[in-house]
Amino acid sequence: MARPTPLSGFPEWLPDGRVVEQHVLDVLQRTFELHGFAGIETRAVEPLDQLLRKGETSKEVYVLRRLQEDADDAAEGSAPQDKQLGLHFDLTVPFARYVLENAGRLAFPFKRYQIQKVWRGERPQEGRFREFVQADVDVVGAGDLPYHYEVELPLVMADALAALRDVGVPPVRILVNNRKVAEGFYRGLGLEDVEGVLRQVDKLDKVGPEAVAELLQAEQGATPEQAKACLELAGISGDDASVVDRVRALAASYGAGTDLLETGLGELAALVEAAARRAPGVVVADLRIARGLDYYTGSVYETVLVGHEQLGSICSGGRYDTLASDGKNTYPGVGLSIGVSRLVSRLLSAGLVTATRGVPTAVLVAVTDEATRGHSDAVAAALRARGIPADVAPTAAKFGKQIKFADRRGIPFVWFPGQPGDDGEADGADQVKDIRSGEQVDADAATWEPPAEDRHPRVVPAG
RNA sequence: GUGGCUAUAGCUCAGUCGGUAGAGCGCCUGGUUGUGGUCCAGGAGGUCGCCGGUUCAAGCCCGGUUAGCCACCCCA
Repeated sequence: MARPTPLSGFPEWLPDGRVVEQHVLDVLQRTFELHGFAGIETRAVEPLDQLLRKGETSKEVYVLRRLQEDADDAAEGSAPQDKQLGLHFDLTVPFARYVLENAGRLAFPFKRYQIQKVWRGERPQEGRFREFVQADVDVVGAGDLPYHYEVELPLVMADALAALRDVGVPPVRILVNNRKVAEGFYRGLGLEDVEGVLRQVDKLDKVGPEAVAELLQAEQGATPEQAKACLELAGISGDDASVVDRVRALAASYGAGTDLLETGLGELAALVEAAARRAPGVVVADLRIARGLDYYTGSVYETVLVGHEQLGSICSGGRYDTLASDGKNTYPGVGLSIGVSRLVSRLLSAGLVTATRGVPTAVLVAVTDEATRGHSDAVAAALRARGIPADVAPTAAKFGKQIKFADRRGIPFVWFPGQPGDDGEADGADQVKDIRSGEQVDADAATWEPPAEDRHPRVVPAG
């Protein structure tokens, strides 16, 4: 078989990269559980009509189809559209379905985390995949959901990302805004197409203020005055409650104050104040954050890695007044999603984080000759019995080659079984060599301990 | 879905005017007689993405195709 080429957009890491990814996943799970979120996993597929609800058509859905389907269809007639299955493109839609399906068995407010692969049929590029891992936390209420959860959720993520700092993950900045502020301000100005204005403002980083001003006038029918006001709002950012005063003053100067704006500003102030206290320097109010998605109704969040802003957001989310609804009951929610694959791919490609080795093995037991392999196996078994990952050399090659075998894999220790003497008795003790220092000492497999930091692969800052 | 760029050894890449395929790193063997890394010597490894065309002759020129990368769109 010819050598296969990699499939673009379906990332696969080498073993040492997987060690890094697994560490990130472990830290996220641990942090989410520390904050009281229950873990769930939903199936990979949802009915296609569920996935294509409201404004989600842009996320290209992979459809699941059986190879035999054509034959079956011929016999039974075409499968109805609503029975078709698609792979989920995020974890929010499946979660909303799960909440409705299990509403009677869940206790609200329900806090859950969910770490799974998702699929999107988009054109891949750096930090952008067709198959990737998301780690979501959400809180969902029945009927209502107190505002303070909009403060707490980003702080959970701040905590999780801070827990990764010591392995070399750069600091993060969580940018927050509030839909009520944007909507209240735009409506106060007389701009009714809030969604359209948000989409134009969202392009600010890419095309610059002049182009956005032109777009607002050309596409949204804004006056030059209104466009200028939108840009001034987008220019406001800061990590304390003074941003709220600046927005209020700006609105007043345009006569654009509304009740909705005031409500949003009150929420934004509460968030910024709490964040300044609980995670100083991480959360920044940024009135430019729009997020094109139409279902957010309160706080919205985006997170950038400091120094890697070009990568885009690695963790986003917001408040939904209607995360799920069965027509009778409404379940509001707030949550965020970390793009684990995007984060890990940057950590690896930029050489920020590395694993001390790609194999779990701490000790390679050398084989003197095939006749005494049993002795080497016994040494490895003794080490494993005490929780020390050990492997036995594949061949009784020259010791130089066996050491090289360990070196190539990053295995820190090579164990040399004692040599049998002429009379068949053991002639000298076993020895263990630290191949990094070259130090070699007598050792007993029943008692020897590697340094704690060598026992398992570790994830450390690179360079 | 739109646009641009690229494709040569395991990896990163050279390859002049169209004239029988190169380097560095890695790998294997030996120097080192059971202890790696440095050094020295030697060696293996190629469908030049694929299909077709032009030509006496194509890695190189032309057409197509596939894949990859980047940007747009959108988003984790």
